[in-house]
Amino acid sequence: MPVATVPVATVPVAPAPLQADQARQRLKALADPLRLQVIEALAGGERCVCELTSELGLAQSKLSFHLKVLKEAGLLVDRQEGRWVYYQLQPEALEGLRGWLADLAAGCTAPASPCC
Amino acid sequence: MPVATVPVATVPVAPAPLQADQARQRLKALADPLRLQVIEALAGGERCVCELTSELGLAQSKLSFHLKVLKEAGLLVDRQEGRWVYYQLQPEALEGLRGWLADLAAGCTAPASPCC
DNA sequence: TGAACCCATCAAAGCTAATTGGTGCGAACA
DNA sequence: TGTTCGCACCAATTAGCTTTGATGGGTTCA
Repeated sequence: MPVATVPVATVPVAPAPLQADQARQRLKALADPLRLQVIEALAGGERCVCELTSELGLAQSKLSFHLKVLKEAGLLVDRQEGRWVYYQLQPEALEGLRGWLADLAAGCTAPASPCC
Repeated sequence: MPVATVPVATVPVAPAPLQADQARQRLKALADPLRLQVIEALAGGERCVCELTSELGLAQSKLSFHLKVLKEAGLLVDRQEGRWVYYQLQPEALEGLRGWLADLAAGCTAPASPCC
């Protein structure tokens, strides 16, 4: 009998206002060259782990580690099908980050206060 | 005689298409808790270093280190005035990141290919 | 000038994150 | 039910980043 994906300790995709700390976790997850490759591969659509492994030429355990980091940051969701596991980018997570960045940029051109 | 800011090895704010590697550098720069505090302080407008030092309660050398990281990522610009140095957020850099994130999210819901 | 001040830089120490090789669990197939 | 396969997880090593304390350059003010 095929089995559904077991929900693990994944941060649910944040509602509208993204916490600074969640934003930071996502930024950190994205800020690794290898993970960025994974993200870019998944930007083209869902992929299974074995596919990613060969596409990126990675050790299985290494890929698994980085997928976990991305998943815990809420950037990815996974889905088990038979003995394969498929990962997919979570567009809402990226959208959350975009909103957070927009807020930062809003008032940053204000002139400096008098200073010391 | 007042002196103008000396241009250092700062990545010029990227034009429209942000390179993956530049994006990564910016993400990494943002992904540190202390640097995020700095960014959030600067989101309110330009500040001088001494102000940031006392506002955030940081050792001067520590702050200086992190400001450099942010500056090299193109997220900040600085400006010298007398013996003070003012830092400011570069909204274009954040905007560049937002665009880069939007591109990622674009086609990520495509179904998985057949797999192994 | 000389003294005081702001800030950048540097080397050493401390800490966190990534890589590697090995192990184990659950699912399918014979 | 035994075997194979895909994947997650773990501990130890390795690599990379941050902190700290000290030093020096450049700028104002007396």
